[in-house]
Amino acid sequence: MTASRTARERVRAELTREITDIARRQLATDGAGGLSLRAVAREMGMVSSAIYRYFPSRDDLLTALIIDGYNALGQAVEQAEAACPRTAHLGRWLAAGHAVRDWAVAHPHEYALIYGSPVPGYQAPQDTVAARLRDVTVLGAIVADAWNAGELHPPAVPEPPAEVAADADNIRALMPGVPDDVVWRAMASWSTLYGWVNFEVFGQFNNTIESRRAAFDHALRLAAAALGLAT
Amino acid sequence: MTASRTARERVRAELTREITDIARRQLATDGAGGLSLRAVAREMGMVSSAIYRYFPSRDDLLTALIIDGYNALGQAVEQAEAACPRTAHLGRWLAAGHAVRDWAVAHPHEYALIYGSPVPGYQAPQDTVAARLRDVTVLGAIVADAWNAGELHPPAVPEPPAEVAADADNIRALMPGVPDDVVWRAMASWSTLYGWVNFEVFGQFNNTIESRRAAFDHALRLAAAALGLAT
DNA sequence: CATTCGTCAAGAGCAGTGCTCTCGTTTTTT
DNA sequence: AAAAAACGAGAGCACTGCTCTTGACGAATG
Repeated sequence: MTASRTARERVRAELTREITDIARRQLATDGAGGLSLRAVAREMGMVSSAIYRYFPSRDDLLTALIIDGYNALGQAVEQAEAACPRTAHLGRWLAAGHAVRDWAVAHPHEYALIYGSPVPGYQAPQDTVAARLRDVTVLGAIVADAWNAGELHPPAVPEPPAEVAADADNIRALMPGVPDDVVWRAMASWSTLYGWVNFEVFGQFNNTIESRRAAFDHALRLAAAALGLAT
Repeated sequence: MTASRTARERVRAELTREITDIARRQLATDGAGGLSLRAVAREMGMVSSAIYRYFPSRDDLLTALIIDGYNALGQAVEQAEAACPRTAHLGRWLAAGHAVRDWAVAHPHEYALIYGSPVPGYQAPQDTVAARLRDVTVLGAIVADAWNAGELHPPAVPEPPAEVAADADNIRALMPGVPDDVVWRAMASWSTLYGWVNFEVFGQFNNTIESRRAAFDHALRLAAAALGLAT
């Protein structure tokens, strides 16, 4: 009912934002495990207990950061993909893939929060489902557009087994009109994409792959080819 | 020089083993963040400071667990693959892949330690390099054997760019005699494999994919096909 | 055999953490 | 103006990793 923002509400929003900003900085330097409410409070010149007026627990603060991360990654992917001509399906795939990697490399700890090992004792509340699928929604649209344009020509084999048909229906919500085989090929391609980014961000390529952007680009093209997405 | 084990050495080895066992149990239930030296000591009926006689710091205990994890995963993959006929390259690939997934699903927190987000503030010492590549060495041998047997027929495009040639040499150590294109296809296939396992173990498939083993099996076959590994 | 020396468990203690509760104060609502 | 809600500060609890000192035990050496 109250569309007018009282002074208290305004300063509360301000402080909430300041808390998440400082927390995000801490996250960027020390990782999720190093996020300390007391340190945030100290940096704000507050007493630690005052933070609990804004976030009832450390996990709630973490949840806010996770949702922000989902949205930041999703927005980065959306923007990169939106800059491509609609019919350049391979170009859109490459742009979206590089956007994922670029964001992950720039924000490794935030990326770890969303695609890495779950934080112990913490489980994502339902609030995150809305933001969680932004990146993958973009990828699904690319696959669906390519399929509906008749530009997807995957090989005939191997075919998915019958028992995964029900699961395919769940995933198809992201790429309407696409047959089961393509659904699973899309999943495999995403797996290649995010698996590669995980390898790189989590340090598995150290002392092994140096030309990381070029190597990733090639992996992206291999994944597109496996999908049946031609040049 | 001393090949004889004194009583003291024996009890020390015994206690060290007991510590890692209890720590592994804690890891399995509470994850890496929940690993507490004091809790381990409590469970052993010791005082917390006594643990430091055996592991100078929490990170050292964690390192021991990580090395154990590498070896456990590596051994599981080696055994599963060794049970296959040498010439059944696709069968070996499927067996090794399922071994990775089965072990990861059975030991999610240990898997997270190995292939998940790195523990904050912790970086793996050089001791781990020996054990770290056991699983991927098996996978490399399969690719090399299939190639040398002339059973690998990857499509001609896309070709890897020139700038990643030096990196391919590093990776080729795991699969001698294999050309650059196949090296990168192998990397992409591993990416699919571990990316999929990450998705599943880290909870991204919750409420989406239920027939997990079958779905993974199909993903493995898609990855094999992308590699050029026929039936 | 006796003594020295290294190893060990125990305990106290430090600095840090998440979180709870209470106590005045201030701001909003009634 | 009075009641209610929100707020910051502070003390405190239980927990953590880690350090230092103390005293006891066992093993190799004289």
